[in-house]
Amino acid sequence: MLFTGTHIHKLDRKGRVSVPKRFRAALDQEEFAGIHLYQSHKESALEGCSHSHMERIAASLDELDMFSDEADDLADTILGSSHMLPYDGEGRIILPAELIEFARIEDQVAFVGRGRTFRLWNPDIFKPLQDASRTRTLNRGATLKLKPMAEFPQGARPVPPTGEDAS
Amino acid sequence: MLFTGTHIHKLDRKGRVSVPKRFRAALDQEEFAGIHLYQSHKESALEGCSHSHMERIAASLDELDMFSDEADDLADTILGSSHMLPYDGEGRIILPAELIEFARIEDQVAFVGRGRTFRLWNPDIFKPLQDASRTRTLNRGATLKLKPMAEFPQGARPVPPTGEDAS
DNA sequence: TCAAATCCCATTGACCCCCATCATTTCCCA
DNA sequence: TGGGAAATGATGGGGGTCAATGGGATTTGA
Repeated sequence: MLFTGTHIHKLDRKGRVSVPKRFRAALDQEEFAGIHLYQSHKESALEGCSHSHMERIAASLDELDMFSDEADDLADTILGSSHMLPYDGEGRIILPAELIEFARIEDQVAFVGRGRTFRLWNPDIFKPLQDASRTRTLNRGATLKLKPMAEFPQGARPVPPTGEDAS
Repeated sequence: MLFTGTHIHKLDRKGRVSVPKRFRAALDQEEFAGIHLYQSHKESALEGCSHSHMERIAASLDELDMFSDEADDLADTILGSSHMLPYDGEGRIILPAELIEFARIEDQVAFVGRGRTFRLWNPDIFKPLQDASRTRTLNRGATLKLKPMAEFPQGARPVPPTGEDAS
């Protein structure tokens, strides 16, 4: 499962938007046919992820001190405010008004891949921020320490399906 | 998987360009039949890599703190701006207009091998830069410390294919 | 009973598949 | 070693298909 690229789709007058085919393909082994969205706490954007990733977040929160303020806050912000949005027959979701308003989305939605997760933006807001990101990365001389290549054999499936598919 | 050499191909009027046979051969065990391209931070060029290399980048980012600013910038710059481009039946890709414009590509594309990755250039821009690079290397008297030969047995295949092709 | 959500179908345009041609390299044999 | 034939890779272009979109009809739930 890997989300990459920026895909701009139209928000129609019924509040629907198509989830990019590539993103749907990355999720086709999920038990829930749809996505989760919640408000980003850093940006004027929406955080998107799969159902199983949501469970991963919940499990991570479990490990924080049960009564810590931090865990409370994170639980409220992420789990409490997340929306579970199923596809319609054409692979679209309905963007709740609350989220449209929060992200200041108008008639277009940018789906931006971030690897295991993705974000939804008003494209007009995202574009300048992305340019700024690029500039900072360049100035910082940022490099990414890559994990050892041995863990990424060509053609390997990250999560082999249960049992079928004996090719 | 190793990308070497410079291969110049034509960009046709439909925005397609053939990926060099040698590069495709280096990728023939990938689960995704195509390449990823994103804008270089430093040069007027496009960075190219395999799908598994992209997975490797995502996994490496995943390990950085979920909310770190640096990880955010890198995700926007690399994952968010990358294009996943499948081959057509003839081993060509469609170069998105955005990338053609960024790299100032006209009617020709130079594929330049860089080992695990490669770059795409407008040949007219790349040539003088390559000459300058060669000159700097000579003047500097640069040397490269090689890894022990024992790690690279002759004739070994990095990942032996399943079973066919007993030539 | 009304509003909202879901289903269904029509339209359109970009992309992908297919085939035909051309150039180059490789191979074979004189 | 040279020439010609065959194979392979690169290029050009037409048309069918499918993803994205729009809107009506039906169902669901408050």
